[in-house]
Amino acid sequence: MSQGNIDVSEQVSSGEACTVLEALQRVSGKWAIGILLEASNGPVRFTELERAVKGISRRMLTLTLRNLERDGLLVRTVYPTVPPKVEYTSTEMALELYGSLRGLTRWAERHRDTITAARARYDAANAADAR
Amino acid sequence: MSQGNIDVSEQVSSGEACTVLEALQRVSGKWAIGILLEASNGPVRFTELERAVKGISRRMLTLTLRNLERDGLLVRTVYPTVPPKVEYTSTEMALELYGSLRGLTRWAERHRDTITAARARYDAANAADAR
DNA sequence: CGGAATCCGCTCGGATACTG
DNA sequence: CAGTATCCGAGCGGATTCCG
Repeated sequence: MSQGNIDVSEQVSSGEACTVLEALQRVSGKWAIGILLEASNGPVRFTELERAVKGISRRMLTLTLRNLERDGLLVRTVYPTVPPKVEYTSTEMALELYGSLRGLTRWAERHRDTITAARARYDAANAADAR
Repeated sequence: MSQGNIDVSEQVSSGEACTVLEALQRVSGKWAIGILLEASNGPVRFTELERAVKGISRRMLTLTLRNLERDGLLVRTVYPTVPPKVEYTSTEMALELYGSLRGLTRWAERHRDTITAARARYDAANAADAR
């Protein structure tokens, strides 16, 4: 843990690439987006997420949630009942991010086939001259 | 290599989380975005990228470029001159992505401080009860 | 100039088992 | 229900060296 200290000093790159890098570092990781999307409709519970994101392990769900909470994208609320109940709620900041995420989503939907085809072509060409 | 076969079968999650995951998997990785942003202004050469992205190693530049080329986001053009010259050009598909990327960029710019603060707070609270 | 190849540490991420 | 703990393999990513 505490691996996430990206050195931002001086690094300006293309003028904003550094910031984008930060954004992606925070939001990236196989699962963050899925969780954020799920949480954008209102508070969600741990088990809800576990089923909704589907494919995620208990471990990664916990880790990703902790990181999102750490960065202030989710708020964790514990209800001291029995059985225990924990809700994760998107912050205002996270909801703003949600807009951009949808952009990526629709882009991926539009070009899904194209990308798959491109990969197949590239791999075929590659396998050809590897032989 | 060739690890990128995410199982999309049946997996619909929140209706689009699966697609977003694909999008992010392709575009994620510490460097892809920086490179794409750089390439969006027109063809760029290898060495240009190496300086522009700043912080990237020669190895990761090569690897990321290969993956982007593989997915059809960049086109690699070799000019058989001496010294050799190679240009990377964004495809139409990549340029569409660029729009969404800017969204992320500006979001990150707006909330950079907030996130930093949130982290500090979280870490402080955490160190407190770890002791 | 534009890579490819190698070495090596670190982190990501899955599986499994245990807890309050 | 909502985690934590541990083990372990795979891939990411940096540094360095060599090549056409």
